[in-house]
Amino acid sequence: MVRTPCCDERGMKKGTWTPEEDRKLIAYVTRYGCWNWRQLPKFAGLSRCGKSCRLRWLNYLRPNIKRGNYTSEEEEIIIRLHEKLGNKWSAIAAQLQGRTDNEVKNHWHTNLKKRLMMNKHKASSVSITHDDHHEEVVPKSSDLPKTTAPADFANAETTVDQIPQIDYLDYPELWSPQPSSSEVSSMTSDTAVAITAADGLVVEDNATSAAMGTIYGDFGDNFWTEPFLADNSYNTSGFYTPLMEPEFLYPPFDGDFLYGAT
DNA sequence: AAGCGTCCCAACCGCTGTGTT
DNA sequence: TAACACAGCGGTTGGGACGCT
Repeated sequence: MVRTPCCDERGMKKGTWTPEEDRKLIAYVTRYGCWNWRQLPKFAGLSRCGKSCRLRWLNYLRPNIKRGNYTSEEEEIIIRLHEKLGNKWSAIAAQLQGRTDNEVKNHWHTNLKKRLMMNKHKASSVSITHDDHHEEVVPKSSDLPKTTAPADFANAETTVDQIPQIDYLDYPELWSPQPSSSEVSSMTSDTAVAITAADGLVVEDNATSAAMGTIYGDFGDNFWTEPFLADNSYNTSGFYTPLMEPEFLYPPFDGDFLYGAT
């Protein structure tokens, strides 16, 4: 979706990722890890910049990504942490199992912010007192979230102050063990990663499942149930370049593996 | 059914932080 | 210590999806 596919001045592809690109990226990262995002696309056969690859992997392709509706518990955590931390989306996302900073940020801007502002507006309409001269933009009712909002939040007259005052920062034991995106990145680059479906890959619906199946089909039905290994038997010395690996010299997927062939 | 407006979210951009030389 | 390279983060964009008229 989103941006029209195009190329930058160096011929790097931009815009929506294709299933084929996803397969190449998954295949490479699962086998070799993220030893260098800048160099990775060259070896993985992708005409993408490293940044784009990193973003795609962290926000969409890596295991344990949780997609779909947010639970009220997750939203409470986001709201509370945002009150405490501000727009530290990566820090907030680190406390939510399977959620990415980008996703949390999007959810905040599209749902939670409006909801909080509306609740604030309701509260202030009882006694309208502004303690400063800042213009507060109150969303029109048509701008408010529609039926996608979880029922408990949509129906409840909940305000920020009514949310249970649990300070998650003060209770690390309440935090989920899910590593942050940066932690995952370093994991995949530095250590052997063994991730199984039992670790919490969540596919929320059939459509998502089908899409994942399209992407991962080439890896066999047991891709997510077999141990997920970033084979680092080559990089125990701390650095490994896959230049000499036959499957990355010869296309494992199709004839245009080498992006020069496009 | 068609046109229009709004929403959602994947992806890009630019800046900052960190590590290395 | 400066310069450079790379990773990570947060703000923003833009186009498909969806709802309304």
